[in-house]
Amino acid sequence: MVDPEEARFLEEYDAETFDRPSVTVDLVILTASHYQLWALLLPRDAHPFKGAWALPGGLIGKNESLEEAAKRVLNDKAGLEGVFLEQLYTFGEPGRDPRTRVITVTYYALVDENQVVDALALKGLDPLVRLKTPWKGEAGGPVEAYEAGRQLDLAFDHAEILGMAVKRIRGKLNYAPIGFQLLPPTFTLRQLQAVHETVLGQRLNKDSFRRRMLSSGELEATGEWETEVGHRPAELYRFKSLTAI
Amino acid sequence: MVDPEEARFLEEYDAETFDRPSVTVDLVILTASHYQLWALLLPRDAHPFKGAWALPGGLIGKNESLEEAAKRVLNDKAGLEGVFLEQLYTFGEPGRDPRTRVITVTYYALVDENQVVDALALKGLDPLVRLKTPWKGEAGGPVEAYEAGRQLDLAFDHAEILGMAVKRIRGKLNYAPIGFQLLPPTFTLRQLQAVHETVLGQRLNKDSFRRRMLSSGELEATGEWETEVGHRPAELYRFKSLTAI
DNA sequence: TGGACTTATATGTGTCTTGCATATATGCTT
DNA sequence: AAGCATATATGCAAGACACATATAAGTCCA
Repeated sequence: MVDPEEARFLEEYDAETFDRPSVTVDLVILTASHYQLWALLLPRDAHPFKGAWALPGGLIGKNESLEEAAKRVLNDKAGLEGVFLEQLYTFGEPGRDPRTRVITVTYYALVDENQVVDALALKGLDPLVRLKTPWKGEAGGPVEAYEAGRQLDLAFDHAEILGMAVKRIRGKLNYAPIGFQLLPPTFTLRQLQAVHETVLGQRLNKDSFRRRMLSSGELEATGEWETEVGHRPAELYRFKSLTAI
Repeated sequence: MVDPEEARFLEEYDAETFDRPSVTVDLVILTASHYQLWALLLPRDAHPFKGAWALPGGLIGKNESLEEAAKRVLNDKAGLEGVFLEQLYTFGEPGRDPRTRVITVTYYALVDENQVVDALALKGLDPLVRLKTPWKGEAGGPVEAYEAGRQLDLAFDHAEILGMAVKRIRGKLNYAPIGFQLLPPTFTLRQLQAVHETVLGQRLNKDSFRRRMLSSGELEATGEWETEVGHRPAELYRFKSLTAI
């Protein structure tokens, strides 16, 4: 089932032009909302994988560190700055890009939903894409992406990369305070629990979660309460490490 | 304190020869013995960092996956096969190699001491180098290397890479059964505890460790006991996952 | 040869964490 | 004003864990 147009494109591409691999960064920009994980994917308008969806990425500049390249892509492609960003994994199967050898150093970013939606709207970008993880726990494997109920074709090995990001954040949530990276600066314990449940893909005991978070020493009460919620308002908290740094 | 010979070498090196970065793999080959961590380091006999010690590594082949390249280096440089090997992190600061832009994808291997000592002896290589971790827990940072009591100069950013490997294995030991990778196929609970204490850099409670390991379901009694140990012999165990796979 | 020594293995106990249940508080809605 | 939904607080039992004690089983040495 080879698209003839794509076949012609590949023929004309001189794979021997370069001896060394190209090195890129690709970004998994994640947020949590409505008990779903979402990522930024961009439709490809050129071969290969024309019409499929791909992670934002780009070549690494000549005098640019890997992290600087990731931050540049984050800003250029998504309009985001100052968010959690960490190296994920490096993918380099020889055939992962049909044009030439491309090794990609992937990073993942965690963003508050409101922040990323505003930033994308400013750039006139498509909305985020819903992720579905067809495996439990930290088993790992590719992830599926949906928009408006339809499953999307993912370019290159980007389904694997998305899967690695979900696996990493699931593992990390159990020992590092990163859930708040997906929330606004102040939030209720209920919101934080929803984020954890979304990331882990399972329900958590409310009281245990509450006690565990409060006794961790990572949270700080703001003395303010949410309003207009149709029920008793909960106190707003912030993460201490945010203000301590 | 620039070595004039090295300065001349760098002048003559044409950094503009290539537009794309070189991509290499570098390996941290770790073992545990005598309550110390040890790694394989090779003395450099050419500039840059002539006389300093470096991790075994090499360029990634044109049609070779990253993991294949790591396995090739593991075999060529250390004579090792079939050991635990996992991607660690990718380092790519623009100035990390003074010759040209080099991005290195690092892997770490965990090996039984006897196996690696035998393999190195066959290749006529220097013995392993003792590591000293000047930080606690999973704080992270560079690691120091010693041979015969003298601290070694480490080439490039290899002290950082070693530090990342120790940090990774310390974290991983708490939730994944990887301690046995540093032991022979059968071992006593005492040996396993010594490995854990070596990696973590702290003493552990004997009874708790024992019960935790036995109730984890990962261990299997062999029905054999150690001999000639000068005290009551302990039963030998093996890891189930080794035989189940 | 037998007792001291060293380590393995088994059992008990108090503390802390965690899941589950109950009770009360509070703001919004009707 | 009553009902509702959720927040917050407290109690309790089961399990995990550190620490302590007791017994077992080899080696070493007088």
